[in-house]
Amino acid sequence: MVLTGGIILRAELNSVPMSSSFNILRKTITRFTPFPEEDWEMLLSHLQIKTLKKHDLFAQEGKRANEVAVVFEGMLRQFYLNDGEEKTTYFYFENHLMGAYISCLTGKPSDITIEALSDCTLIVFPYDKVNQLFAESLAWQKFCRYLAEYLAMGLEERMAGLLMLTPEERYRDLIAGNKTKILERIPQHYVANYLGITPVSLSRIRNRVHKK
Amino acid sequence: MVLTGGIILRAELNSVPMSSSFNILRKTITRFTPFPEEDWEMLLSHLQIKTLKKHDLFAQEGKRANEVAVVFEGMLRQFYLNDGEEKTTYFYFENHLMGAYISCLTGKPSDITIEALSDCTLIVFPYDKVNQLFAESLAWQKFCRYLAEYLAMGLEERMAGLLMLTPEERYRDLIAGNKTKILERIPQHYVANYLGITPVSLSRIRNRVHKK
DNA sequence: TCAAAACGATAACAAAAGATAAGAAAAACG
DNA sequence: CGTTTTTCTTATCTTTTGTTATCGTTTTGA
Repeated sequence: MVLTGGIILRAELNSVPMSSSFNILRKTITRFTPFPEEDWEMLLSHLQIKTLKKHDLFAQEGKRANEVAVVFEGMLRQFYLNDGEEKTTYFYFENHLMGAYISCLTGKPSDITIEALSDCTLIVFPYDKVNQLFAESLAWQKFCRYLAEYLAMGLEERMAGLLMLTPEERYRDLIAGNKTKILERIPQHYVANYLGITPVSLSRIRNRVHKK
Repeated sequence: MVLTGGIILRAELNSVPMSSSFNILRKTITRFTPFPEEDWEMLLSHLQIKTLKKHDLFAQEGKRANEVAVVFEGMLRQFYLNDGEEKTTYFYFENHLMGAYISCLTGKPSDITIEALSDCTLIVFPYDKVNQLFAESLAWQKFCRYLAEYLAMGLEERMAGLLMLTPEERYRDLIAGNKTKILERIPQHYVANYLGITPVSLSRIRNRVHKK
């Protein structure tokens, strides 16, 4: 199973100086679809750098979300509040497109909260403003279409995993697809939520999987 | 939990004569975004009526899919093949947009199969042809964008249910949201797959839920 | 630096789900 | 029709997960 929290925009984004990150974002968009110079200039004028401290919230349940971001540095988690309990359903890492996207789309209060798991640097833009500005831009509509389709594909794959695999299989898939050591830095009970099981159960599965 | 197999285009679609169903499709598209007359004429020329007998396949695992359809009449199920076992993950009913959409988007062989659960009448169009034809149409790009976003929202909701609810809660949600009696006509082991449990387990849950 | 909080492993028990099989009921089909 | 297949329930047994609690360890933050 793949971590489908967000859309990975480009692997090199975090390895270049911040000053050129906007251009890399541009190249990324261009890979999806041609993006005219004047459109880009307009988008650029709305991009901002935003920093979060660990535990800061990027989006909050009950509040209408309007910001969409690219994670330049750091990692975040997305969770639902269920009877006062936090249920982590997503992780966002560097180069992921990130945000309470559904709240942005619908304009309704968000069901989810997004919290920084580490200090983060983000490239942010206001969704409604930019989307209105580009309402008649073919390039922008195509770009957003591809984003949504990409997102749907990731969700579909994740859903298939939840329906068809056992928790142990999901865990094995998760660590198999985890080239980096990034998962090891995430508290295990968050990963357990992500897998749809309890922390205790994940601990047992880890015992089973890693011992032999 | 909601049956998110497809996008419900319009509730009245099946209650009008077939001859005007194309126009209802048009009104539906127009609700998402303005759709110029000439675009519509071009789309119309690619729409076809297709009928399936019960057990016929609309899409097949391993074969590249290219047709997208609106279900005019009937119902279908979508399943994965897992070690020779069929795992039903979706149902499509009247007015749903339906197809092996991911295979259409990627051009790769489909992972899923779509089978008619009853005799069906479909409004079909060839995805790649129409999509190429409308590559530069703002209306079409917007429409496809909204479709993908709608799809992603449904998938997200379903995933949240799978992660956070127990099988019994998922079953309760399913029947609570089932105004029609349509679920009762679907073989229970398909529904069990859809809920991510075994048929035997669903039978026990039904016993628990309905007895008192 | 030190106390408090968070984290992870483990144990014990209860509850639920999976696997399998058997039998009844319903549906499909010639 | 009547036979065959499919579907559903029920029972038994095993495995897994959930729940709760305990106990070191690590991390956090004042």
